[in-house]
Amino acid sequence: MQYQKGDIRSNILKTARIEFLDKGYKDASMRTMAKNANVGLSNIYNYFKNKDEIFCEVMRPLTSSMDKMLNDHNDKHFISLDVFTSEVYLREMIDAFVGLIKTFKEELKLLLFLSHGSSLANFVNEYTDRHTTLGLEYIRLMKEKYPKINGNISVFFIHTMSSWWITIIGEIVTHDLLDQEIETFVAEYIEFGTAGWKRIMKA
Amino acid sequence: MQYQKGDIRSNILKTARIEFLDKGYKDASMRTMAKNANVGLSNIYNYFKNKDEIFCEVMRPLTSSMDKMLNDHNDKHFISLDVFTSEVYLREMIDAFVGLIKTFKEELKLLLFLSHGSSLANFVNEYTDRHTTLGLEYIRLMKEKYPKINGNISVFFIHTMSSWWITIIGEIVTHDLLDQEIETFVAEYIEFGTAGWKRIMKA
Amino acid sequence: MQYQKGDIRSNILKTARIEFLDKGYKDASMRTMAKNANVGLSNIYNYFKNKDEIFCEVMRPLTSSMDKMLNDHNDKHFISLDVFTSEVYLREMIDAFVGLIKTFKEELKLLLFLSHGSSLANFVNEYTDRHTTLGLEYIRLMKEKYPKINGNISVFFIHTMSSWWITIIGEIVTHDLLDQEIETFVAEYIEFGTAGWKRIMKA
Amino acid sequence: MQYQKGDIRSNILKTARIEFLDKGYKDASMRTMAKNANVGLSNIYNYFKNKDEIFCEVMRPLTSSMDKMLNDHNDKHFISLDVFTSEVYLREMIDAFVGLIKTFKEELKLLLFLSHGSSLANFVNEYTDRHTTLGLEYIRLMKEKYPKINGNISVFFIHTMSSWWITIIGEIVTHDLLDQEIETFVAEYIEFGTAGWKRIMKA
DNA sequence: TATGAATGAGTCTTCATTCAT
DNA sequence: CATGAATGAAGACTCATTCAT
Repeated sequence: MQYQKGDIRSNILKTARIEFLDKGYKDASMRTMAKNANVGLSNIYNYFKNKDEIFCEVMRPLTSSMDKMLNDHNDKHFISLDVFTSEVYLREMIDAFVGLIKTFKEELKLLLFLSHGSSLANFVNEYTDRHTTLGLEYIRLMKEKYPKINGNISVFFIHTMSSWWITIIGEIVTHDLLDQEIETFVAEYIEFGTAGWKRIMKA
Repeated sequence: MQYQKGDIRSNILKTARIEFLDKGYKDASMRTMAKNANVGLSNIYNYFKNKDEIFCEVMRPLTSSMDKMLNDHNDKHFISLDVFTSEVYLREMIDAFVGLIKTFKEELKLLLFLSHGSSLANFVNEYTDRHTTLGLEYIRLMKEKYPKINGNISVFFIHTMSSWWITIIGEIVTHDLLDQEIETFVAEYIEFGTAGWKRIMKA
Repeated sequence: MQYQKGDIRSNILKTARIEFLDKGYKDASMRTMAKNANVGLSNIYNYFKNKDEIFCEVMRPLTSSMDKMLNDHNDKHFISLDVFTSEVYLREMIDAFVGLIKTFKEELKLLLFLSHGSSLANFVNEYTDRHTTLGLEYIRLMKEKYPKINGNISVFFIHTMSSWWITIIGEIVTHDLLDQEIETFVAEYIEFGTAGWKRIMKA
Repeated sequence: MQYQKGDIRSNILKTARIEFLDKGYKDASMRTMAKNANVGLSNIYNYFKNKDEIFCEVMRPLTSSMDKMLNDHNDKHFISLDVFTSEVYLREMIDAFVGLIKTFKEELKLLLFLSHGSSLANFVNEYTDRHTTLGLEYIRLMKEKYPKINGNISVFFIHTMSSWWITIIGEIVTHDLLDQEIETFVAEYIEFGTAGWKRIMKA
């Protein structure tokens, strides 16, 4: 009775989040959310338009951060790029991802594995596509600056590299890696990746 | 009208496959299958225990092949391994996968993206784990034979590489790649991968 | 922002009218009205007792006019009636209706086709009944004045003639007749009707 | 348990009919039907696709008869028509309607006043249109045979006459007219109508 | 006057599965 | 082997209205 508006709303979101994590978007039950939030089922619809909106709202912090990440990269990197900095490029990208993982572990599980049926079901694919576009642009600029390198890399390969990252994120959030393990992995990944990229670009 | 026993069963499987591909495991409707197979709904239960069994049966050719693939590798490779053959190792592995893709494109979509809710939902994870185990064993043997190489690679990194392959398969079946495109990609992937592996193993 | 009292009320009525026309009484949503009127849903209940009252209020101009029409006729016609003026009688009646149609086309649609569930659902029937009573009285007076005519016309027939007019109104508002078309129709109707009436009254 | 298929089906239809008559299509409750038919709610959906299908099935005898009526007329009348038989024409038409009314009184109420929301909501309008088309054709043929008559009657007037009949049917089923009253009315109607038609056609 | 919160019964429809015949 | 009937819980969502503030 004496709740303030925000309290109830965020209360719903909290229990919704748990329900979504437990069952996935499709199988999550509005009834259950209502019960756990101590709210009348119909009352939920005074706060949210529908199930999908609740889901999006739960995911908003993550999706916003991810969008922001992509845009930031856009701004930051294409100013001064250097072939020898590709390690830096990788490191930054991955650091950003690691930060994301630490903040939004559960939400990432939701996004990657449990969003089927929601309007965010395609978010990852679209994100990968945008990331791929960015990668292509990066390579184009490198080629401009260092004409000798091989810029002739198939779009699909770049795409694959983008979705690899997503896969890695999925693996990390799934396996509850410790910070130390993450660090180790990142080191290996960078070693592996820079060697691979250098070879493929004949740099 | 005069179906033989096998006819009906395989008829059910055929329409079930289409229904599963169309809607995914969870959303696929037994009623629809029955209707399209010209079979009484309850009669389906004379041929299969439940929905899940139908799904598994539809997927059996794929899952068997995948299991077989893993076992074959086990047998074949650990006899004569050579660090210089890692390219061969990759090539073989990937050829096997490419064969799989060409034969079971639709089933792979089912397995990777539409199996949620079924008992095969975890198949990919388990497969990745088994594949990871294999990879670890491979490295251990390499290290035994060539003591100078770095065998100290984190389990998680290997795991990541395994699931990358799955991701790639997913990308290929999703994007309807042409054979030529697949070939191009494989070449790039191998170049990238062997360079990466060599570096990380200090080989 | 600074609405005056009347503004809000009439604002609600305006949006309610649109909503009613769009969905009919039953399917019209209070929520939608509130939203479109930029008014809190519960606040509507400070201006109107309930949905039905809103509907009646929206329809008031029409229902008042119709009531007035009936009363006017009552006053006007029963003073000097003449069997040869029956054409005039028809003409006046129909002119009144045509005026009504031009002024309240949309409201008439509401009243005739979309009032189910509201307290006006029976308005048309009651109106027809009252109109019938009037017709009966008219005939009675005619018979008094011209004893030779046949005054023995069944109540139901008169009733039918009354509801015919309502039907015609419904047809006109439904088919968006042009003025010219209405005129043509009225001429035909009067020709048809006077011939019919004369015959049936043996006049 | 020992019901035969048809029993249950027709049982559902019977209770559905009552529920529809009681509340109209939209407000009729599937729950109530199920309860009154002693059938599990979900079981109803083994017999009918949805609420609308039940409604159509309940109405089928009526709608079929009406369709048949229209077609029959088509066949019968346009062979030998005679201007002096217009009374016969009217009489036959109306007899057909009266027969309909006696057989399907309740269904007619449903169709005319309670079908809103169902797929039969427009049946009456469409029927009127078809009937109008028929009327136009009739007049055209008359004009051919008796070139002197006035065939120049507006479509809308004919349309109005068609929908008048529907109105009359509605009035009869609403007011529970006795057979004797119907007969009286029909006689008056025919007298009125033939006079009207003759005048308007200058015949 | 105005608002946000709450209500609780209600909507139609779908589901996989079981069972007696 | 096949069928038709049945089940009962569950699905998301809407409704007009009330009430305390």
